[in-house]
Amino acid sequence: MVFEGSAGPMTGIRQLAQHLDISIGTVSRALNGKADVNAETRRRVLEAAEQLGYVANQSGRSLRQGTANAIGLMIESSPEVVDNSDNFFLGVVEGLQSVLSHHKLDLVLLPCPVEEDPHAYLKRMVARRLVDGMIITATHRVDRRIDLLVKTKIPFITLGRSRATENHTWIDLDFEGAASDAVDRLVAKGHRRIAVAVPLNDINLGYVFLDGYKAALARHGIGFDAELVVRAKSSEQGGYHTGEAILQLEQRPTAVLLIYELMAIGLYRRLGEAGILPGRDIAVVGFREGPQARFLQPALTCFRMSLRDLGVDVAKTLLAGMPAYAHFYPDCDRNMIWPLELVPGESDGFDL
Amino acid sequence: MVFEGSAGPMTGIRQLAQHLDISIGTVSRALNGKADVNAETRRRVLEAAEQLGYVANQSGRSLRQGTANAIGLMIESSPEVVDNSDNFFLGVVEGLQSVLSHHKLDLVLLPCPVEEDPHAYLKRMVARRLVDGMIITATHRVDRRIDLLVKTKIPFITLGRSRATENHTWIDLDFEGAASDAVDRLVAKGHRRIAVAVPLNDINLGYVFLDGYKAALARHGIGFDAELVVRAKSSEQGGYHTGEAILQLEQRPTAVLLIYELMAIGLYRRLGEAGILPGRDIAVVGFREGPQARFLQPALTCFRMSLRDLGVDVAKTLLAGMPAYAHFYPDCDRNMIWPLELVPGESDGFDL
DNA sequence: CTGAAAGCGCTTACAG
DNA sequence: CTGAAAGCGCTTACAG
Repeated sequence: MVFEGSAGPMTGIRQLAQHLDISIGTVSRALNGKADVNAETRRRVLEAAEQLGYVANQSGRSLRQGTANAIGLMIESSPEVVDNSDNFFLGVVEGLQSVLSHHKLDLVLLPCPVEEDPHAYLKRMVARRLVDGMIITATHRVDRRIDLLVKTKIPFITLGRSRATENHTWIDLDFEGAASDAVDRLVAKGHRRIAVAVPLNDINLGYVFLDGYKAALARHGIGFDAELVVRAKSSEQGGYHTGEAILQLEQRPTAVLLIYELMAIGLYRRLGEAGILPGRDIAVVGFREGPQARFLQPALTCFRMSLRDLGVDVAKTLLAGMPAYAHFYPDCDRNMIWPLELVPGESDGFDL
Repeated sequence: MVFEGSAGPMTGIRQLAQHLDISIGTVSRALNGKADVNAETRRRVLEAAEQLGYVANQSGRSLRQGTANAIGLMIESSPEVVDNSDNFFLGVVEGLQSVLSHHKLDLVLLPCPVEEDPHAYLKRMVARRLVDGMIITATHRVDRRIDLLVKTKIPFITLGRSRATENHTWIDLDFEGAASDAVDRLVAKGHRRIAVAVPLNDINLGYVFLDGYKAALARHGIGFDAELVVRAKSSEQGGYHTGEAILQLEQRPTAVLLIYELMAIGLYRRLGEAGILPGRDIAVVGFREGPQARFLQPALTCFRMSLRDLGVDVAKTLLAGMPAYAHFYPDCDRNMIWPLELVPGESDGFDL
């Protein structure tokens, strides 16, 4: 049933046009900032839109334009992530938005349900076409999501590498450099028996970090001892477990490298229970400097980076790969290794 | 230009229908599980869709059906929230999805950029119609977003009350009960000089918590002393500041109540610096039990709740208010005060 | 500078 | 059980 001449709630651009007594085409052009609109007409349209709270229905726009005017950030709300209260991507979000907003692109976070296969979820989200580009995080060594995104031809960027780095756009933290710097620093202080915590799962950064650690040891002529690699959850609990594992080694390491910011809290706790003080009895190098770690005593030696700046570069790099926005970012590299700056604390502040 | 008979990449349902040599109407009906489709036809359609990776374009569906098949959760990525690594809503997300997925509704998180006015952002998001219902959090005492949502008639629920509770659907934690239980417990141990930390901003829960605290004091015949109310950020830093503020009082309180889970970490640190041990020299009651707090020594007395279950009820209550889904949740209350269970630790484990 | 009209991809009465 | 057709709200060539 159609209420053609009715006074009913005819919604959308048609209502606005009728109210102004002009055509919907002109309304649309005025609203979208097209040049060929009379200044006075445009003023009236913008004023009326503001007053009536009109905003174009996105489905209508998307269908016509073939774009959603939105970028998606997939997040996996795995129990582990939830437990960890990892705010990593929240910090990044702000940087992302600061860039996207210049292009009138909205950011939507797409949380993959725990019960759903991430690959199937991503496939569905992409097929629905509610975003023009995707950002995926926590990439695994072999990550089928990347193949999927390549195949569907949707512009995307991964925050994290995978084994196949040549096929797509990515930005990743310099895990290798961090491991290397940490080992260098510890070796300079006389340490040779350095434990390292790596994630339990197949996440790629674990491999990169471990490789950096091994390479640095080799550089210093120190043999690799598999016993010193502790696999643990990336959480406080994982840090606690790491402490536990270290205490049970026959020959205790004199130093520990952590891969995830919150691990330090659990590690400090477990060591404390055994009467072992970081920076006095054992050297600890944490990972990303975070608000939690700032309250650890003694102060944690860790790595500094700006989540916001990372977000900015992720957004720029993604846009540089999208035809409609590429010309704004002509000199943007497709790949980028994000530097981590070592912040000396007191947790590794002693010489052997 | 139209490529009518071309072999080009004609996308969407039309391509699928052509491939199967049936009409798009039948394809649509088969895919959407309509009853009046031949079983064999349906099988062929589903198989082909699976094989070709076809998923309906959401804009097309939305435009035709007038629904987006998605629920939005607005999150404010204020610097404070980011710093705090508050995982509160991440925990809730899982519960939300477990309900929404039954109805083929997707959850999208809508992060309001820091530079944008939350009211304007919400207005824009609602007007774009990319979600059928909204969840907003961190409600303020006077929250214009609620008026906006009421006016636009979009189904919504707030996670948190505001001053006007009668006009809308909400679920909120029992801040009053928590404050009350904590005071009762502390008074039973002999405390009469109990400090309380409340948020700096206009967030509603601060008012409710403080009211509960005052009412409980009154019940025990203890006068309210404004000096004992510490306004602090809801973060580790805020906890540290709270410790600072308490230490500077002429007459030091014998107990402290916190409103936010991470505050305890900073408070412990500041007290520790002054040689004051929670549970021995001062009583501390934290707020929500979280993974961080679990590593505090001595164990923090705090409140337990299931974020997931909260998410489940938020989703159900929202859906109960949506005509299309109301019949699934006939007995759902429009409002709900979510209980918090006190978990005794050692941080308040001493009698005066 | 403006209006009339086509068409984006889909679902759904309607006719058969 | 299936097909042909209308129309959701919008933008954009096209004509004037």
